[in-house]
Amino acid sequence: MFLREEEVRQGIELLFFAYRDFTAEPDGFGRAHHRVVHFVGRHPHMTVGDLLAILRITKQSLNRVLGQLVRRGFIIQHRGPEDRRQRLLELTERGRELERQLSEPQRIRVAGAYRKAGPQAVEGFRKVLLGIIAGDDDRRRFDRRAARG
Amino acid sequence: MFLREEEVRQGIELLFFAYRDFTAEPDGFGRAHHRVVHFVGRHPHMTVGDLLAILRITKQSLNRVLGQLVRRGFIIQHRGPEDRRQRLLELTERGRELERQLSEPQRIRVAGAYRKAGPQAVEGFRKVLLGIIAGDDDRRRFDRRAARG
DNA sequence: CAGATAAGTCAATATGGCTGACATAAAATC
DNA sequence: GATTTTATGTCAGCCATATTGACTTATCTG
Repeated sequence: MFLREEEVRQGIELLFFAYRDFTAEPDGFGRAHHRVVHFVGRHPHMTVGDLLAILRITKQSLNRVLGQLVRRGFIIQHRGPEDRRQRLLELTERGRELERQLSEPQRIRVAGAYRKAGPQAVEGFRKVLLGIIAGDDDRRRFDRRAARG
Repeated sequence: MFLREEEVRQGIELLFFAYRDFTAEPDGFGRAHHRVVHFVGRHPHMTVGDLLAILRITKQSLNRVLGQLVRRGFIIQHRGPEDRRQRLLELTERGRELERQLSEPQRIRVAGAYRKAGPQAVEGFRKVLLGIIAGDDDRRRFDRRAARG
């Protein structure tokens, strides 16, 4: 049994510490707002349902956060042209600024870690994290795309 | 600039999805209880202060959770032999059972990902996560120890 | 048209954090 | 030995993020 339990437990702790430091928030908005702005930024015109599926929270939880972002002018919603029940989400210019500001510390932190570790380590990091992700659909988001999916 | 922003943003998303799936909780106790039981299990006789430093929460937050675990017989406290102000923490037999039960899904998930990805990928995973962790003291927890530190 | 679906809303509740103020015991220092 | 600092605990109130359940509205689909 090459996979000693200790090694696995260390991996679990690594995830805990890395995520803890990685999500140390700047002021203003919270983590929930950050996540919404992040995913809307990466998938312009996504529906509310798409966002719910990604975040795995209830629409009641999302609505507080999303409502605030819409009312304060960071996100705009427009009706789906195909299906008019849908509300397609998009960042405004202010929203894009907010996204940059919120994600900057994370980008710096991850970029630094990537640089120090080198491309081969990054490849391993990706492989392991992909293995931890549960759903095929979520994993497919990372199918060697160079641009956004 | 070899580190394209897209690559870094993918890394950030990978962390989000992996952590989201990784912390899908079984019933009974919450994440906070799990974390306490995990760290006390790995560092028997640690002080309350040590635990606070690891979790980076306030003692008021910790005390609700820790108090429940102590009252329900999962953790015992005893006075520090050197410094009698300290309360050294230890899992009881029930506590060890609880820890096993709570961590099992995580261990299975991480072990599976490690196995699929292979030892070299695991090495890269460790390197990158260590780079993301902010403090030297926290990183030192992973100094190539085979056993607990 | 009937039923299903996408989204929004109201209300109540749980969890896990926070600040501030204060208490106690023990250690460390002057 | 008196004073100060430290480790821990506790009370009280607050905030953010999530939940379940019930219900509405608009729209799409069979």
